[in-house]
Formats: sequence, C-alpha cells, structure tokens
Amino acid sequence: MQKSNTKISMAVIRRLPKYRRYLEELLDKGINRISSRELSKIIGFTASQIRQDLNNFGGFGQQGYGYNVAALYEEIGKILGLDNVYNTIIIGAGNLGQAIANYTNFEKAGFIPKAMFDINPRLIGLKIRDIEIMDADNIEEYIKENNIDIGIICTDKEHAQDVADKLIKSNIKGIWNFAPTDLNVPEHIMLENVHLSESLYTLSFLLKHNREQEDV
Amino acid sequence: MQKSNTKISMAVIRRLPKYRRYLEELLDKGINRISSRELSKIIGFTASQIRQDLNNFGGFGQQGYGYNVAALYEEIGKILGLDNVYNTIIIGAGNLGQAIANYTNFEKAGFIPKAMFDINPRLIGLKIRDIEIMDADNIEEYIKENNIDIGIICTDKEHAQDVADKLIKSNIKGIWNFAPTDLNVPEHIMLENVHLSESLYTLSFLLKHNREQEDV
DNA sequence: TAGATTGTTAATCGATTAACAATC
DNA sequence: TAGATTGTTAATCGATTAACAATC
Repeated sequence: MQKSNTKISMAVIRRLPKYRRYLEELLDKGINRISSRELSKIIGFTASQIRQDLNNFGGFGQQGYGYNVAALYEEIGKILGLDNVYNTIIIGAGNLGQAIANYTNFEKAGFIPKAMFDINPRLIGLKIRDIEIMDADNIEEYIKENNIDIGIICTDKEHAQDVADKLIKSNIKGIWNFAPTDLNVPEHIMLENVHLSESLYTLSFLLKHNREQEDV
Repeated sequence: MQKSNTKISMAVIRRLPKYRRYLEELLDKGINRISSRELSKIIGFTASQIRQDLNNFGGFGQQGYGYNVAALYEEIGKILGLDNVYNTIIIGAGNLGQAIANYTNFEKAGFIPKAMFDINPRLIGLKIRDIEIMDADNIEEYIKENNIDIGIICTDKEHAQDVADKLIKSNIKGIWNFAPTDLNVPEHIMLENVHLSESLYTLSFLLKHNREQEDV
C-alpha cells in the first residue's frame, strides 16, 4: 500500500496510531464520514498535514466527500500491521512486566503474551492470568520452539543488554524495551524504547519552566 | 540559565534526559572530561547538534578542552528541574500504578509518591511499600492538604478525564498520563503522556515494513 | 605557543503549511 | 451541475549539519 520507494518519516509513523485512535472514537459514535478539516478540529493536526500523512500510503479519500471512517480505520490498522498476530514474551516478571501481561488491550490488538521469564526463583512457576513465569535460562530455547516475534524487556538496566543478546541470538524480530538504557541491537532487529524516566524528566522541565508543549 | 527569550524546542528538551543518562555513565566510569566529538560517538547525535543543544542553555564547555562531565551532568539536572522535590500521587492502583509506586528510581530523582487512589474497595487501605491506597473520593482534599505537585494517572481511559478534572480543580501543577486517551487540560497545567499502545503499534509498523528507526 | 575544541553563524535538509487544480 | 474536499505541488518554517573564527 505504501507508495513505491518513498521513505516514510518517523514523524508520520508515530502519528498513525493517534489517527487510528480518533477514528475508533468516531466509529463508536456512529460517524461514518469525516473531512480532513473536521478531523483536524478534533485531533489537533492541520488538515493539510492529515492529507499529506494519509497520502503517503495511498488516496483513501474522495474529493467532495472526505474519508470513510470505517475504511480509513481499517487501512491504518493494516499499515500499522495490526492485522497480524504477534507472539510475545515478557522478560522480567516484576510489577511492570506483570502490568503488561495483565493489560488485555495489547492482546486484543494481536500481541499475544505466551510466556514470562525471570531469574527470581520465587516467581518462576507462578502464573499471571494463564501466562507462566519461566526460568530466564530457557529464553533462547523457548523463542525458537514457540515462534516468538517480540521480546518485551522489563528488567532493570543491568540485565537488559544480556537479555537483548539472548533475544538476538534466538532470531527475535523486534524488541520493546522498558529498561532505562539504550540497547545494542543489529539493524535487522526492530527496536522500540519506552524510557519512562525521560518522559518524567520532560514533565519536570515543563513544570520548572512553566511551558506547555506545542504538540502532543 | 536558559538564554533570554529564546524558546527551546521540544526536540531539544526531549534529548536532555538522554545527555544526562550518558553523562551519568561517564561519571560512573570515572571519566571527568569529554568533547562533543567523543560524546557524539557514544550517544549517537552529531557533535554539532550536541554543541547547539547545550548552547541553548549557556556555554558549559571550554575551548580546547571540552566539557567537564560532573559539571555538565549537574547543570542538565538543574535545567530539567531535578534539583527540586515533587510530591506526587498515583491515581489507579492496578498493576501499572503499583509498578510506578514500586519504582524507587523516580523517588531517587525527587519524585515522591505520597499516596495512591482507587475506586476498588478491595484495594483501599492496602499499602504499596509505605504508600497507602486511599479512596478516590478523597483526591481533591488530599491534594490541597498535602501540597501535591504531580498527578500520575494510571486508570483506564474511561476514568482518565474525570480524574484529570479533579486534579485540575485541586490546582495540581502537572499530570503524567498513562491512560490511552488525550486529556483536556488548561494551558497552565503541564501534561506529559505515555501512550504505550502507540509505542507498541510503532514497533508493529517497523516489523511489518522491516525498517529500522533512523533516530534514537 | 600550538593544538584542540568550543560557541556561533551560515548552509542544508526535512517537515509542515498553504494553495489550488482535479474531481467526486 | 455546483459545491465540497481531496491529492499534490509549491512555499514556508524549523531543525540539523557544516564551517570556522574565537579562545582556552
């Protein structure tokens, strides 16, 4: 669907989930048609930007009419790969790992937690929902035997690179990293970081300088 | 410290925590001097960008020498407001709220969780570490009586705006929002969102299109 | 002092916005 | 058909990179 050769910028990619979220809300309200101008008012991007963004992936609108909400929602889901199912494992079964294991919305979107791993013998063998916490020694074996796509790193920063190395060796496809460190990962493995403290420190900056963000 | 009138872009602000993190690592290694060129190699920004970024806030370097690691680390901490102490409350005492309450690194950086709130009677009265889970009906009263600076919203999306409204009424200074929705907040209240599903969907896009990120 | 490296200005690059012809 | 709104090109704006004089 993406136009030939054009390289989509990360700025555009990171806006896509937000489009999808607002389109879902419109769907829930039973609205089945929207113009870039109307969408602009509720989502806060300019109408021009909305049209530019969407046209990176094809002409989803119709002149004189606007966009079909259901169709556009569906298309953006496909662009994001949410029509796929991904098998995931969570490494680090502390509070954060458990929070993610319990968060069923990810599962609804196709990200299935198959197992959790920890080094703490007190946690090994427990289950979160129906997801077993296993010994971290078995990560590589488990990935290979169970077709795991994504590894979610919820360890402390000291263990994160070791875990990442195991994931890499086992031919994982992507890593979602919550450890407060930057991981070394080969180019063919996709990496997305969630650096919570960087987000908190940004809020701290804004508080200190009493400045609202211009963008979301 | 910030130069008069110049408005610092969010892009710069969001890089500051990363500078601080790498400088901390250098400190731990006992390195007390670094040039923009050397820092560039380990942090991955261009040397030019590093110098530009830092010069938004003043001349911290010395020609022919570079930057003093300890001093720069300290300065960036101050710029981020990490020399302050913030009182926080966590609203929503589910797994995510508990994970944040248990994450002592935030406390070390000056963000003190004073109380948690929930509407679930089974949770009310429990303690996470020494942080009590209280009835969400008491949020407004508690904020006013305890000098709370930051509200951390860990509820589901259905309750998030209601909670935000209570925080706003109680003159909170900042909101750190983990609920998967955009909040309506007046301009004088600082808002920082952590939209986990947007991050996960971005990873999904990268997997589908097998593309590494050019940045971070 | 000579060499190194900053601070800062200028050039480039990329992303956003504006404008409008195409067309439903 | 006339009006509305897209898709797309051109203009603008902002952020990044390059270059180099200042200076430690």
